[in-house]
Amino acid sequence: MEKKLTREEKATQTRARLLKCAEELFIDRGFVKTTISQIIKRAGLGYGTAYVYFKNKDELFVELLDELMGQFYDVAERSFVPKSVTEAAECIKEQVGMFLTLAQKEHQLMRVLKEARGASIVIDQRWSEIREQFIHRISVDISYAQSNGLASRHLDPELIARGWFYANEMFMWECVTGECRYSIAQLREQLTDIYMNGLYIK
Amino acid sequence: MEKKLTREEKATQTRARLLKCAEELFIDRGFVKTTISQIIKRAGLGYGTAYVYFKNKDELFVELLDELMGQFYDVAERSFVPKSVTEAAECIKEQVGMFLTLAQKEHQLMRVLKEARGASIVIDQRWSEIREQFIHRISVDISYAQSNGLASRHLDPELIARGWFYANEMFMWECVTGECRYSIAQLREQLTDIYMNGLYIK
DNA sequence: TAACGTCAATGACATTATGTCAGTTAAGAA
DNA sequence: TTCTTAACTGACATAATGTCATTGACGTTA
Repeated sequence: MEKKLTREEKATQTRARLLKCAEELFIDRGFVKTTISQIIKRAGLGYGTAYVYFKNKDELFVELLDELMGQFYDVAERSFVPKSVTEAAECIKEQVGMFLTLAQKEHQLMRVLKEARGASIVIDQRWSEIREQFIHRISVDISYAQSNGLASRHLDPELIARGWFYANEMFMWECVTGECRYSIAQLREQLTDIYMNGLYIK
Repeated sequence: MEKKLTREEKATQTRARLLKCAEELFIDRGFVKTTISQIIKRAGLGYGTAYVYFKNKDELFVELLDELMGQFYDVAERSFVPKSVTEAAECIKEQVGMFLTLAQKEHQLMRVLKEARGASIVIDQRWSEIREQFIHRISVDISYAQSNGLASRHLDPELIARGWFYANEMFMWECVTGECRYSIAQLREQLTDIYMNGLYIK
């Protein structure tokens, strides 16, 4: 049963096939070791075809990531309107958990992203956008907590948000690569605890 | 006045010349854009010569970094035996300040390192060694503070040390690339503050 | 001091990848 | 049916890497 495809449909299909094959190869050989030629070969197309759809390997990967990025944006955008410190702790724990869990769920592509970020400025910038989104969001949350008398006023919201996100992000990369010796639950509890209460005793 | 150089002296000189030229090129073109050929050309040597001394560009850069790394190890190794929470805060502030200042002082090579870490697994691992050194050291310090009743006992020293270092490290990279909108003093005060006391009010 | 083994240095070469472009094929409009 | 044009192709120019057989000077030793 052969389908008659329009020219446009065929083009879309070709593009999709390239993306699919690229993803498979990226996941099992990594970003750097995967070559455009390999992707083309797996897709069963002529050499030049990949360049019809993508400027280069970086742009191809960025395309592949855009979907994934969307999921992260969703986590970043969750509402935060705690009425008490306890409630704030709950919200924060939940956010940390969701962030780490999402990364874990998508660990294959995330691992590629980690590698690709180093190899490509374009991809690195893409990740920075996500990060800034998170930091901005956290920073707004801190300001909210401060103006409601829940958090210390002398701390700079943006600076603290940044530091907080950085710690979370780095643990996230550890989780993704499987180097992390801690469980997500453990990370969530301990990180939130020190963020809320500090390490030292007053 | 011509010096008569032994074969060995000449070799040492050649090696040093390669390193010097590589450093210059790395600093002004970055790690990826600098090629072995360019390094050789600047050193005024024949193409194969670089391969006599270094396996490849990565190994060459690692060599270049070893000295720099030493300085970081020195900061990591500073003693920490506070008798009070206040004294602990002082020690920690000093360490943060030294770490950021050192990175700042060496920002040119550090910037190259940041880029090179992405491009080379060998270099990335080298940096990880430094990081683990710091984390281990901080972790020992936390344990010390805990057993002296200065710090909360329910927090895992290694996990917290890791999170704390990660936040510092990321700000350090920002400083190095000049993206950081905060001064070292500001970072030192605010980061130490939240680390010691937490963000929320009890 | 002459002979010779060793080692620093060399550069041509094989290899591997990238991105371009002029040309081919075939869909679908006229 | 004819013709335009989008999709696709693969040979080519380019650029970088790492290898290796060769060269020639140093310095040891007899």
